[in-house]
Amino acid sequence: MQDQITEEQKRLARYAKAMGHPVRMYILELLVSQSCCYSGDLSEILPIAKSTLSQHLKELKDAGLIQGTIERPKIKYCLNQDNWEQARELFRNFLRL
Amino acid sequence: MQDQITEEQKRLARYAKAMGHPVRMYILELLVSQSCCYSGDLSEILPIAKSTLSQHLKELKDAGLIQGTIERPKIKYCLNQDNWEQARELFRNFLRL
DNA sequence: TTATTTGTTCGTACATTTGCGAAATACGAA
DNA sequence: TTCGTATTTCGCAAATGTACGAACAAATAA
Repeated sequence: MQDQITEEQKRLARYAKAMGHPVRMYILELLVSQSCCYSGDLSEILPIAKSTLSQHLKELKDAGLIQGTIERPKIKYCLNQDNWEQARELFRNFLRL
Repeated sequence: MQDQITEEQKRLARYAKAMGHPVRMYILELLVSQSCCYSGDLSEILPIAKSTLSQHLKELKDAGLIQGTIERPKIKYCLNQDNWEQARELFRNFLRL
């Protein structure tokens, strides 16, 4: 009995998992609506410790959904456009949208 | 500093979390494509123990994405249409589809 | 040099998730 | 009643996730 689960399904699950926390959902929606943000701004808005925020950002980075670029002294976060497009496409298919 | 995270974002995160595992993604895609299935069929296809499968089905049920109806001696699983539509709508908005 | 700003990493604690096999449940059939 | 089928629940172990504050790192400002 070999693996019936496709690579696409695994990829979709990976993206979904990264979206599966309210804080990360908030960050993603912000980035969809305004294309970029700074970690510092987020930590002022969100009721969590900086270290926790940092972990959530790392989770989104590891899933490939966002990327950070250094803009001393801050770090600017944006969607990873390529992967974001892939995620949209995968969800669009899955959800029949 | 109060909660900036909306109920919609929490709901979306909840759905995403339920989708965040390859086995559950597989089950959902199956239900999207064929509307219903039996737990027994799944356990023949998927390389996991029945008890594990049962847990994944419970997770999807708790998230509201699927529902099971008894058809002795089996249980038939289908998408929960209302919530599925809501999830589609939330994702459609989020992903700008 | 020392202080400040911005963000990550470390250590810790606790909760949740994932997985299994064994036992339990529910019910129709023999 | 006893047996067989279909599925869930239990008990357990291991891995992951969430969260915090303290310590650290890197670069600029004073």
